[in-house]
Amino acid sequence: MKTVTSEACCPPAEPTPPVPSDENAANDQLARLAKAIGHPARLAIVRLLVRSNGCIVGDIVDELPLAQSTISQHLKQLKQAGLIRGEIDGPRVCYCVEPGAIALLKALVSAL
Amino acid sequence: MKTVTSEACCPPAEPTPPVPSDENAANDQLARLAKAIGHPARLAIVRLLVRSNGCIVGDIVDELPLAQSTISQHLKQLKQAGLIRGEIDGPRVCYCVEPGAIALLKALVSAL
DNA sequence: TTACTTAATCGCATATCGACGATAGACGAA
DNA sequence: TTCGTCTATCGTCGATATGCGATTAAGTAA
Repeated sequence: MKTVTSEACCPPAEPTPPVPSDENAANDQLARLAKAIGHPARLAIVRLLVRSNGCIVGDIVDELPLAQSTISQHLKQLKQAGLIRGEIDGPRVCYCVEPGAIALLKALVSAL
Repeated sequence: MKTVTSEACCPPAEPTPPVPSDENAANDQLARLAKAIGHPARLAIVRLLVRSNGCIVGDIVDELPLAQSTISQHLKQLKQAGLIRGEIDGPRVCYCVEPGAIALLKALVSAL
């Protein structure tokens, strides 16, 4: 676990979660986020990133029983959903959670 | 909206949510629930059921721009995930949310 | 430049999803 | 019984998801 401390990447985080007022918009938003965490491997990745507060990368490959390419795919999906962010750090890439997105997810689920 | 009041079906709800202690188990649980609500139509159904506190059925078909068979499929998925319950009420079927499952979902997401 | 490392991407195969129309099964009413 | 209503299921289709190995692209180091 070459846990990278938050100095490396993981900027001060985005402003805040813009909770949608329209119900349809909320459904789309929540469905998008829920779908992203709708897989055990992706949840494991999110937890790893949250736990190490900062970023990891090849470490995830060591932690999970999945091929590197498969994990890269899951990271891509999480990134597309806006749940995580990736920054190039030399030869490797540094991922971290998007706190605003997590907060939005929690808010949307709580409002169910 | 032939909103059926809770007398019709929707029993006093299950005991309570058994939050899993094992992280892998929690991931599987949450992934299962998140996947179930990972579609706007299913979220809309859940909201309808929550709002009418009780059950509906053909009403959902009237509310959503989807074919009856498609909605039946979504209901099946929600039921398999344990988020809703369906009881036969004469010629029609009465669906309602499983409060425990919703509570579990909220607890699991909050713990992220 | 030539390696070596790291991560993303490219096929490829299989499985599941999402939607629909059509059909079947169960029930109440006539 | 016969009809109409309501819901589930079937069969089909295209799209997407999931997993893998192999390859590519980018960067570092020798």
